[in-house]
Amino acid sequence: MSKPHLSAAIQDYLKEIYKLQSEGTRPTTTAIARRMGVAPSSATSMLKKLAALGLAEHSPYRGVELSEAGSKIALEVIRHHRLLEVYLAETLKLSIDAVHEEADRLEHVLSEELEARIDEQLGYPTHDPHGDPIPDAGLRMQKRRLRSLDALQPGEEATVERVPDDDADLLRYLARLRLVPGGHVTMRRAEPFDGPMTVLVDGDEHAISRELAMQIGIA
Amino acid sequence: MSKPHLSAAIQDYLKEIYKLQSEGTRPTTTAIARRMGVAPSSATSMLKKLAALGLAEHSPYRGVELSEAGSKIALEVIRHHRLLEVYLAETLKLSIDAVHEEADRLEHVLSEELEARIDEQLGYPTHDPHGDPIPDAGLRMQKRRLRSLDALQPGEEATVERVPDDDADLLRYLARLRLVPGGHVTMRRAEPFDGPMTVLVDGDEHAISRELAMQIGIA
DNA sequence: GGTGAGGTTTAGACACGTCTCAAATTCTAG
DNA sequence: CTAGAATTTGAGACGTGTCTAAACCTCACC
Ligand SMILES: [Mn+2]
Ligand SMILES: [Mn+2]
Ligand SMILES: [Mn+2]
Ligand SMILES: [Mn+2]
Repeated sequence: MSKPHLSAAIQDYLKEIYKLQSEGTRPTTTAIARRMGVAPSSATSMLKKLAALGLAEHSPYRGVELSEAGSKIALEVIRHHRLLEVYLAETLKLSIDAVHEEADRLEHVLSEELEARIDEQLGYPTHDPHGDPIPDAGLRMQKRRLRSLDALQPGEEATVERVPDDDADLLRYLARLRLVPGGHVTMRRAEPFDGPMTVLVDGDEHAISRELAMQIGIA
Repeated sequence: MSKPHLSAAIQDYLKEIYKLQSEGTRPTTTAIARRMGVAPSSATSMLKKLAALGLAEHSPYRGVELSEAGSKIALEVIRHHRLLEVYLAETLKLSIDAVHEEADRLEHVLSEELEARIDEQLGYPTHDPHGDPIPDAGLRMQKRRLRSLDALQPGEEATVERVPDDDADLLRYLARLRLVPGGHVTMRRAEPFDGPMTVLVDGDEHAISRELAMQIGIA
């Protein structure tokens, strides 16, 4: 029982299905296709392949669920991705908006040997630059329940713990506001009727949409 | 005129053809196929594709030659590969026998941004761990004419400058003898009839075949 | 409980890179 | 100069992952 080489495509599907699952979103064919940037029929083909490989269970028209084996591979890919993000940010000083795209390609060609070296050199980090947890060498991932910024009451303070990771433009914007993990934020005002929120970061006031505030994790 | 994305396969073919050319070996279909580890007919298919893309000129049954565009891409891939080898050896302490295989995969997913960071962080290295030259940012590669170890006369001393890069077992063996770039070697004896040669490295005598000695570059 | 809308799968096609086997060409000796 | 050997190419197939268009389920609503 040797492993039949899992293509980058398979790894990416498994990763996205896993992430959808852990976000609490049901990994429907459509949701998977949207995440992968492919047509729904392409996702169906892949779901059938994943099932054939024993990496997922697929009940046609009903849904898909990763098997133990499938989850394990998803976690390995996620570990690669997030470790690489930390590495690129820390060691090679890539900006927070650049690391995701880079890691998306590197994650598939990182050997276990190199993974271990990087992990060690970084001191076994637990979170990537966007604040997402990194599965450890045993593939255990610590989940944390974060409040989101929009839940902050006027006058309340908090530390930014997590930001969305895959929109480079948005990340550049957030970085400019210093609304990134480690940043200290104070809620000033929340306009009624789901209006924008005004926050204080490093002495500067910024108005952001409630939509965006909901995507920012704090503690 | 956007570039139509060059697959890893295309990049590898161009690289190997380029290396064959600069080694003075005529890049025949068979030689290319052997280097790439594919059937000769597969190489033919790719040669036709390279020609169609304007990356090479292919005269059926006669031979192939890289175009300007093709050479440029080959040099970019070679630059990626060799820079990565230095990086992996220096920064992540990978052994000289491990870097080649790792770089062979990473070379295709290294962004220009990351390439530049790595180059800078390493202080713009000119040679990889095996002693092969690294094309600079302008893709100029400094060639050097090295003597090979088998040309050394008994009693003569030299510094090892280059070793073969793609045979991990051989490299482990050479590393054990300290017969790697930077090593200091003295020729002791050369047995007649193309027999083995005895060399002194760091106080230890070793007998190696003339075949192997021919593959080691010195200065 | 039927029906339509929306989500999902199938069918058929294509690009890519590989293979095997057969045919074509070139090279090499005699 | 020519026959056999070696090299190279062509034909047809396959696996992978994608697409579009069409058929198919499901579920919610009337
Ligand atoms: Mn990411
Ligand atoms: Mn990826
Ligand atoms: Mn190499
Ligand atoms: Mn390669």
